[in-house]
Amino acid sequence: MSRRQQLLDIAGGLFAERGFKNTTVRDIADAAGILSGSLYHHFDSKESIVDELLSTFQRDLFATYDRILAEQPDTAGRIDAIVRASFDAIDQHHNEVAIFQNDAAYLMGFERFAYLREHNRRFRRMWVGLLAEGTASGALRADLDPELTYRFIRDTVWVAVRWYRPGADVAAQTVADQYLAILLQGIAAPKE
Amino acid sequence: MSRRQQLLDIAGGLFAERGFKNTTVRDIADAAGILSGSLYHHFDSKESIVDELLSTFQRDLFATYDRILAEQPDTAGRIDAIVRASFDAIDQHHNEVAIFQNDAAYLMGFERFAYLREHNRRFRRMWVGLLAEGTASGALRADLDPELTYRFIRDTVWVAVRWYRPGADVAAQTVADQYLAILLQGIAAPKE
DNA sequence: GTCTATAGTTCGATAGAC
DNA sequence: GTCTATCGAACTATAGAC
Repeated sequence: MSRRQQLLDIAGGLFAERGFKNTTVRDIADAAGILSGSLYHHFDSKESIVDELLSTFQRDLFATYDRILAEQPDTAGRIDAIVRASFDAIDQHHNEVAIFQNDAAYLMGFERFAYLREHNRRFRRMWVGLLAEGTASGALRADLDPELTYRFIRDTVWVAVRWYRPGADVAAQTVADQYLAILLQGIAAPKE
Repeated sequence: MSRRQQLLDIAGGLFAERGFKNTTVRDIADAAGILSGSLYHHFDSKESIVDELLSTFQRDLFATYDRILAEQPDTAGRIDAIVRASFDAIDQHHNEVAIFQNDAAYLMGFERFAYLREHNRRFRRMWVGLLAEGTASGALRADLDPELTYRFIRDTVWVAVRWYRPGADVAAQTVADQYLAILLQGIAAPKE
């Protein structure tokens, strides 16, 4: 792993744990065993570090979603796979998900991070589309507001990054199983 | 309203919007139309301000929960009323809920805010108890992990503070209706 | 209750030696 | 690629006048 990548990992861990604003460049340098000035040989600013972490993550995540939607033809399979891929992201890219959840609202205030808004737009469009598909086919109950249901699902999935710890006793896909069990029964059209 | 309470409201609004660490005492003073030094006539530190906001909120919230549990005898009525009271808190005490959601993890690092941990403990004990009641009576499905289900409900309810805006087009109790509709069907024992 | 003025820290970032 | 040394800005908080 390149020195640059090592430093990205170290910074990502600190940003995820304490937040972007609460992590100083001295904290990052200390954790890497160098002095703060040396960091600027690798990155031109603290913002550049978090930018590289978030933009890479956003690109990879939507590539995964696009692949799923291309492979899965039916709505139920799509919802299942998208939720599972999201929990997998919490497991495999924990730092980036945590930073996005905790600091994206703050970072979006800067022109440089305007691209993060595209993340939210795409995610919303995808889910509202999936819910519309399900309602049209009769698989999903029709008495729910699509916008509120989308927010319910979005928040439910991503907020798990607050307590889930990779490599702990509970596996990410076990959490996905349970969440899907509640969610799918909760939004399904009732059997008459 | 006392000057002290006015300043608490102004500070609460800024803390909720930008976060505790991202709000400076100058920001608060500017919003109040005074200079930053003058704030220290009313409070001895920035931490004291957020302390007063959070401790008051925590006390009132659990008084409400205790009243509900004393008045509602059956599990279904309790779950319904607790969720509705939580959405009401998001509506009526939006600043405090947002601060708790965004900054409690950071503030708990200080001895002074150790009492916030009691908030989490009591909330968990209450919900795990409610879920156990429901499972024992057969009203709730038995295949869900109580700990994961508790986290699912906790996160689902409180994270709504991120997008819900008091006084906007959607009323808090309308949101509660929809969330309860998904949640109650999702955790209910299936009709055979 | 607010102002003027400022102390004392900590922060992100830079310049140049090694 | 890291270190030494430091700048200038921003921050919380204080002291004393009005």
